[in-house]
Amino acid sequence: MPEIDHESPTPVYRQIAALIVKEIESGALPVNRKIPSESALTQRFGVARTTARHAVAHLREEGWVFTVPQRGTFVKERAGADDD
Amino acid sequence: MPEIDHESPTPVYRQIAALIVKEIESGALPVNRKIPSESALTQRFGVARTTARHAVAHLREEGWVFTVPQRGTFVKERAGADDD
DNA sequence: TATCATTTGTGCGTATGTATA
DNA sequence: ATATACATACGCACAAATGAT
Repeated sequence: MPEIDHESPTPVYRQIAALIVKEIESGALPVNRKIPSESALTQRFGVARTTARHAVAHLREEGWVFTVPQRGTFVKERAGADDD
Repeated sequence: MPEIDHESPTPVYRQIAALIVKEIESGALPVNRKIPSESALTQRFGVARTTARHAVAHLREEGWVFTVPQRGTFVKERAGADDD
C-alpha cells in the first residue's frame, strides 16, 4: 500500500510528491480539494512528518498546491486544467 | 549577501560562526537574544543544515551562545560584556 | 465562554549515505 | 583515515490558529 521504496535512488519525499501529482492529474484530487494532512501522509506512507512536509513543500514549489496555515494544503489551479 | 567564500581555506562553518560573533560584538545580537535558527542560517548563507548546525555548535563550544532544546539558541552572557 | 482535536509552523536532536580534499 | 559539506530521513516537542462541540 505504501508504494514507497526506501531503496530507490529517488528520494522518498519525491516518490510521495509524485504519487500526489498522479492523483491530481487523474482527477482524484480536483482543484481546491484539500490534500491529505501531513499527519495523514505520515501514516499512509509510514514516513516521518518531516519527510511528508518535504513532499508537500516540493509540491508547493512546483506549483501544484498552496497551503493555508492551520487549514491545510489545497490543489492549485493550473492553466489548462479543468476546474472542479 | 551570503558573504561566504567556498574557496577560502577557512571552513564555511567557521566563516558563518565568525559572522555571528561579529553581530554579537557589534551589539546587533544582544545577550539573551535568539540567534537565527538553523533553517534561517541555511537559507541566509545557502548552506546545508548540517553546516549551519556545525557553525552553531562551534559558537556553543566557544561559549558565545547556549541552546535550549526545542526553543532556540541564544546569546550567552560574558564577563565584561554589557547586558541587554 | 471554554475545551478539544486538527493542522500547519517552528526548532532542535540524531543518523546515514555520498562526495571531495 | 579525517575533515568538510551536502542531501536525505526519522524523531520529539511546543506554539498558534482554526473549527467543532
